[in-house]
Amino acid sequence: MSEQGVTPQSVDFSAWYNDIVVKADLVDNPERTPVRGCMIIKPYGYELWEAIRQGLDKRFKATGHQNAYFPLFIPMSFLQREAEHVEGFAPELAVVTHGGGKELEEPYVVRPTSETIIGDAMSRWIQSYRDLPLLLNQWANVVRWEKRTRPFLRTSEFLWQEGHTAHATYEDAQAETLRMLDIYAEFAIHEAAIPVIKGQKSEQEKFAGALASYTIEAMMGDGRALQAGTSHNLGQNFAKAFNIQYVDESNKLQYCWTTSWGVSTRMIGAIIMAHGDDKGLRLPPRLAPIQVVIVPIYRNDDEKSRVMPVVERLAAELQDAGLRLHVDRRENLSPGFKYNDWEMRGVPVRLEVGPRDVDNNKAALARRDILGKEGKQFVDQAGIVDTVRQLLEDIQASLLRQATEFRDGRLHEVVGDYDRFIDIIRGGEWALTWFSGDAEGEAKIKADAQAVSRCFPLEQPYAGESGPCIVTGQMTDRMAYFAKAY
RNA sequence: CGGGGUAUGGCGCAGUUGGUAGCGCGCUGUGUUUGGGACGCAGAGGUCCUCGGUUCGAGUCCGAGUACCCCGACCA
Repeated sequence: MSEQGVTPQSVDFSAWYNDIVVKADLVDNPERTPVRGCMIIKPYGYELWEAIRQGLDKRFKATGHQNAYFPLFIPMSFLQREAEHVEGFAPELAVVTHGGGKELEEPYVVRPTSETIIGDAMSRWIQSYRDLPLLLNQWANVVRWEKRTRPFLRTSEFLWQEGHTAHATYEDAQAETLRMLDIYAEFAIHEAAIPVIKGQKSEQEKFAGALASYTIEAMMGDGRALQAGTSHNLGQNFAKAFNIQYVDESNKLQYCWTTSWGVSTRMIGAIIMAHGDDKGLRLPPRLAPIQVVIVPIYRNDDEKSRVMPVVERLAAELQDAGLRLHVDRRENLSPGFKYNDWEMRGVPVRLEVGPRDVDNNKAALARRDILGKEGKQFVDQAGIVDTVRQLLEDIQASLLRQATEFRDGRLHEVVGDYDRFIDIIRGGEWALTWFSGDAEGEAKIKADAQAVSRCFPLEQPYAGESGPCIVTGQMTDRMAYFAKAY
């Protein structure tokens, strides 16, 4: 039993996570992957990424963005043009010094992100205000040399999308930054069933080279925070570094205002840790590669010949209805083994069809979010599509509700009481408090609680009011969340 | 980059005093099984991380190297 399961969350959440990514067949065992810090994403894990990708891509297109592709290699000098940017990324760059057997005149950096090379292209593509806004997105891999890696959460190479846009005014760029943050939040909540908090990063935590960075912060099953997506208003920093200019209506030359925003394979880690339990993954139906698995049950050829036609008929109905379905036809594995196997993989709904069901025109329907007998019901074969559809919607809502209740029970508002504030964070929960946002205050909290600010939430509970900064005691006008983070 | 550890079949491990390399799982074949993690029988599978040394003889002892893992400082 324990050999086939995962380490319980309560015993060691980190070991639970490491077990689950392998046993749910999302990635190859990281210890066997030949390239340090990089992932082999297996088909089941990649299908999950594809679902995320489709959900986001659809939303980007609907808001006027177009996909393009830029080189993997970026001239080193490009990075150096934006001082803060190169400083931020220098420690984690992979650099190509040789090509075709010869040393390169100028080393190439393997892109850690593409602001620079896209900025360079934008400078050539944009001339007039009529060219604006320019709304681009790229689906790509990027490389950031990491010392300590974990599948999906932090790897040296990861997959993501990076949106890059150019606008005529600060206001337009700011609106775009927040619009994409909204899209990320809407996607996280409605597709991934993860309640997220939208907020602004502190000066210390913002993207290297940005004017302002925004984030969606999610709470994982151990209470820690995970940044699940970011959106940056880059101001004119990159426009000035790369000469992204346009002539306005009155024929005056102006610098553009640019943005960038990204969601990565880390979102998979968020889904695992927001919903998973000791039986394995629990995937939100809207993103699950397999929404329904059918397990046929029979003891001999006679029963098999009675059961399989019903299985095939139900499978065809569900598939024709557009549901993502799999029939587990493996021989020599007991039904019990298969139940556990699909539970490990997080399939939301399991349909069992055995001889008794065939006789009664029924099928057993089990839901992943409620284990055991309570989650199992015998339903009519007639109308199976509607029944399953309804159940999938229930599960989607149930996962979001569970994650929201879990999170809300661990959010605490603290005013003035620094010791309590530190205790909450150290206890693995989130503290919302007045914070002036300065570097020294953040460093003190980091030293005391091993945590930094997650964000200043956009929805401030006391908007327009002020309170005493948790560190300095001086009045300030915004509250911030603090929590241990991934 | 500092501290600790590991390296033996696909995976997890054992291997005594230096003397023919083993167990569990998995895998292949076969028969019985199958409504919550089935079992019997028969098989396949090894450069014991690498290089060097000691020895009649090294998985085991010595030296060097390499790789990986875990814990701390930086990060979508």
